[in-house]
Amino acid sequence: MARTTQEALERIWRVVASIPPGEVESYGSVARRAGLPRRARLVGHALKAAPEELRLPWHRVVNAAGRISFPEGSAAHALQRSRLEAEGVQFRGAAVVRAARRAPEDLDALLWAPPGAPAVRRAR
DNA sequence: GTTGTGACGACTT
DNA sequence: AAAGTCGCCACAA
Repeated sequence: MARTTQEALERIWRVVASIPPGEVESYGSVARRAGLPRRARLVGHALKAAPEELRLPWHRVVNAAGRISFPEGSAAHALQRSRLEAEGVQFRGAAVVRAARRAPEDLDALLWAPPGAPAVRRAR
C-alpha cells in the first residue's frame, strides 16, 4: 500500500479533497478510505503538512465525536466552525449534526416501528 | 538511540 | 455517561 509517508499523505489529501461541501468526515474515516486503517492521527498530521496550494477543504474533517479538534476559543476553531456553517452544516452544541445519519434512522422508525411501540430516540 | 507530543479512536471501567 | 487506558506512529528535541 503506502510504501512511504509521502505517499500516505498524498492519499489522505486526495480523500479529503473528495468530501462534498456541506458534509463532514472523521479523521478515522478519512484514514480508512485512504487505505490506512487506524491511522487517524496521521490524517491530522497530513492536514497540518498540506501545501496551501492544494486548497483542501480541511474544515470538513472533524473528530469521531463530531467535534472540532482545535481548542475552543482558538482562531483555528472559530475559522473551521464558521466555514462549516457557511456551507450549511448545523451544530448541536459543539458537535455537528450529521443529516446523512439521522435520515435513515427516522426512516427505519417510520417503516418498521410497530404501532404503540416505545418511541425511537428522537433527534435533538 | 530515547522521549514527549499530538487537528485521533476503539475499548474498558 | 464519563473517564481511563492503550494502540497508533510521524516529528521534533
